[in-house]
Amino acid sequence: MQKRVSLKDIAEKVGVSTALVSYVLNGKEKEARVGEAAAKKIKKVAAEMNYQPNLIARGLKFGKTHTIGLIVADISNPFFAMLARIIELEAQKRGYTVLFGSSDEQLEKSQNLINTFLNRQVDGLIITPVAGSQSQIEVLQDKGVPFVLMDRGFSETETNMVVTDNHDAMYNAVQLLIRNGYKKPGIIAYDTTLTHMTDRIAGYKDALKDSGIRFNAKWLVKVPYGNYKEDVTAALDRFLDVKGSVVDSLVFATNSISVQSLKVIHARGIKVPQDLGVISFDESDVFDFFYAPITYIKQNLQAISENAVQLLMQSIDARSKKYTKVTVPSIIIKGKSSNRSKTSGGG
Amino acid sequence: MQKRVSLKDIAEKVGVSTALVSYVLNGKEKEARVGEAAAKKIKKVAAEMNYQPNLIARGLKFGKTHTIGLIVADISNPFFAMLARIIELEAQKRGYTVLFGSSDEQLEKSQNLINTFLNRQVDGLIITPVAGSQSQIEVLQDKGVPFVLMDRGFSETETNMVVTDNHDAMYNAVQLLIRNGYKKPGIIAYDTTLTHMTDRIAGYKDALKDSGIRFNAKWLVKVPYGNYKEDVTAALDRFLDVKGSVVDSLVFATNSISVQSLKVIHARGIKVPQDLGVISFDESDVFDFFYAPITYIKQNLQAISENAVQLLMQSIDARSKKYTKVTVPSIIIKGKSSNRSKTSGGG
DNA sequence: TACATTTGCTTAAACGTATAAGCTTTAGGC
DNA sequence: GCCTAAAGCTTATACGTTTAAGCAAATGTA
Repeated sequence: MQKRVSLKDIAEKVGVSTALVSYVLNGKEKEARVGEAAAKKIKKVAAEMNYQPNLIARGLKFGKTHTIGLIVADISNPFFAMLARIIELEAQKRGYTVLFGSSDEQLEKSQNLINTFLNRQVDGLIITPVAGSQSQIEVLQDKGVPFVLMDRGFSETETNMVVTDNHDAMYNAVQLLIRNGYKKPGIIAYDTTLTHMTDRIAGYKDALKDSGIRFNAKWLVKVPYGNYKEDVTAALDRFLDVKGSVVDSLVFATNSISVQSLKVIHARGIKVPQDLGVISFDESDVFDFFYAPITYIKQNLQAISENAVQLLMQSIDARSKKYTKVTVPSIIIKGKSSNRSKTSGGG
Repeated sequence: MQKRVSLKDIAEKVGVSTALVSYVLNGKEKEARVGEAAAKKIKKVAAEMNYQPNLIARGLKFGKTHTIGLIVADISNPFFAMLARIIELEAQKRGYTVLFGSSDEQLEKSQNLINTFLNRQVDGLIITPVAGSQSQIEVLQDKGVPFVLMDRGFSETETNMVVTDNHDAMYNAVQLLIRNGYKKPGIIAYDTTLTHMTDRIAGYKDALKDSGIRFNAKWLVKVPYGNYKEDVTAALDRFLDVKGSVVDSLVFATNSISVQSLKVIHARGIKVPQDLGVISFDESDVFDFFYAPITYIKQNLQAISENAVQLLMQSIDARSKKYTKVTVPSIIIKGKSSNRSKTSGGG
C-alpha cells in the first residue's frame, strides 16, 4: 500500500510546521492567527496531495473513534439484516462507522465480539443480546461503556433498550384470532428468558384472559433455539395429528418459527385458515406464496434502528448513568390466514 | 466510560517503566532480558487490572489495524447476508475485525464507504462492486490498497476476484432445460456490464448454441436494477400473455428476479413446469412453498467467502502487484420446476 | 525611544504502544 | 582490585494528530 500523505508531508512541502497545517485544515485559522498566504498555500498543497486525515491517529488523540460496534444475533435472518442495513445508514449520517459482527445466538461469540470491539475502542455498542449474556452486559454497565440493547433485553436488568411493544403486538394478534371465531389459539415460541419472548408470551396469555378464555398449558410450546426446526415440526405434529386438534389456531412467535411451521403445514396438507388460523410475528418473503396469505405482525424496523442509534449517541455524549427504554409500536398486516369467514372484513 | 488501563497504569503500579511492561506482556522477556521477579509481578498486576491492549494505538504504531472493510451490494439480500456472516467468521479466525457497509447498489454510497474505510486505515477491502464503480476500483489499484472483488467484477480490469463460475453454472442450467424437452428457454437478467451478469448471459447463449438452438433476441430480457419489480412483471407479461408464449421456460439470473417472477407466475396461475419450465440462479426460502419446488443453482457461499478472505490476506501480506482470479464451482439443486415429464429422473 | 501588543509562526507534549539504544549495577575472570 | 561482560532496567523516539504555550518579529502607542 502506498504511503498515505500525512500532515508532516504537507508541512515539509510547504515549509511550515505540522501544527500550522493542522490548524488550517481544521478551519482554526483565526483562533491560531495563521497568515493568509500560508493558509492558502497549505490548503492548495493539501488538495493537490489529496490529504485524508488518519482517523486512527485522531482516535488515539481524542480517545474517540467515531466507531460503533453492532452485534446482531443472526445476520442471516432478514430481520436482522434489515436492521443492520438501516443502522449502518443512520450511523453514517451521524459520522459514525459500524464494526459488525453476528453472534449467531452463541454466548461465546457474543463475548468475543464485545471484547474485540472494546479493544478497538468503539465509542459504543448496539447489541441484540443472546440468551445467558446478562453478565456480559452487566460488565459493560460496570465499565460505563455506552450501549443499547435492541430487539430484546433482560427483565431483571435495567439498560438502554429499544424494543417493539411485544406484549401489545402479541395481545392484538391473539385478540384478532379470537374475534374471528377461533376458540383455542396456541403459540409456538422460543424457550428463553429474553424479554422479547417473555413479553410475547405474556401478551398471548393476557389476550386469552381478557377474552374469557382459560389458558391451557398444552397450547403453549417453547422450543430451544438450537434444534428448532425439528422441535417445531414435532410440536406441530402433536398439535395437529389427532382428529379434533389441540388448537384451532396458532401464533408463531418469530419468522423463523413461522417459516418452518408453514413448511410442515404445507407438507401435511392442513387447510389454513379453515382447519387452522395462523398469525406470524415478523414477516417473510415466503408468506406471499402460501395459498392463504399470512397475517403477520410487522415491526417498525426503521423506528427501531433510528432509536437505537439515537439513544446510543445520547449515551455516548451524555455519559450519564440513566437508562432509557424505548418501545416501538408495530402493526398487524392482515392476510387471509387468520379469518375463516370469507365474508368478514376482519382479516 | 471508565478509563481503560494502559501500560502506564501497570508500570506505575509495579514501579517500572512502560517499556518493561510492554516487553513482558508481548512475551519478549528473554530478548529484553527482563528479570524473573519483575516479569512475574507485571503479569500478575496486568491480570489483576484486566489489562487489554489498545488496538488503536497499536494500529498507529504499526500502520496495520487488523481490520478489513467489507462492502456488500445489498445486505438485505440473504445471499449477501450469508456471505457477510461467513466472511466475518473467517476474518475473525485470522485475527481480523470487519468494518461493514452496504452500498445498496449505489455508486455514491460505495465511494463513501471506500473513503471512510481507507481513512480508518483498514488493511484491505472485500467489495462487491456496483455498476459503474470501475474507476473507484482503479483508484484502489493505483494506491496499492489490497482488495478483493467478490461475486462480480469488471471484464476490462484485472483485479483480485472471487466469483462463482457463472458461465458454467448458467450453461448447465440451460442445458438441463433443453435436455428436459424445452425448446425455447428465455432468461431474465439485470442490465449491467458487471461480469456476473455478462457471464451468465454468455453461458445461456453458449448453451443454446451447443444444443443447436438458435438464439432469439426476444428470449433475453435485461431489466435495470432500479425498478426491477415492475420491469420483471412487465417482462413476464410480455413473455406469457399470449397463447403460444414467446418462451416455454425461463432462467432467472438472480434470486431477487426469481422471487418477483414467481410471485407473478403464481398470481397469473401459470402452470410450472407444464406451461413453463423454471430455474433460478441462487436460492430462496420461498422456493419450498411454490407448488413445484424450484430447481436452482446453488453457489458455494462458504468457498466464496473463504477464498475472498484468504486472497485478501495474501494480498495484504505479499504486497505484490499480481492479481488472482478464483472461480468457484456451483451445483444445481434439482426441484420439479425444470422437468415436465414426471417419470424422468432428470430433474 | 521604550514598551506593549499583535501577528505569525514553532516547539513541546500528549494519546498508548513498541523497540532500539543507553545506562547502571552486579557478577565473573584474572 | 581492576576490567569486562552480562543482567536488568530506563530513556528516547516513533506512529499521526491536536493544541497549549512560547518565541520572535512587526506593529502600535505614548
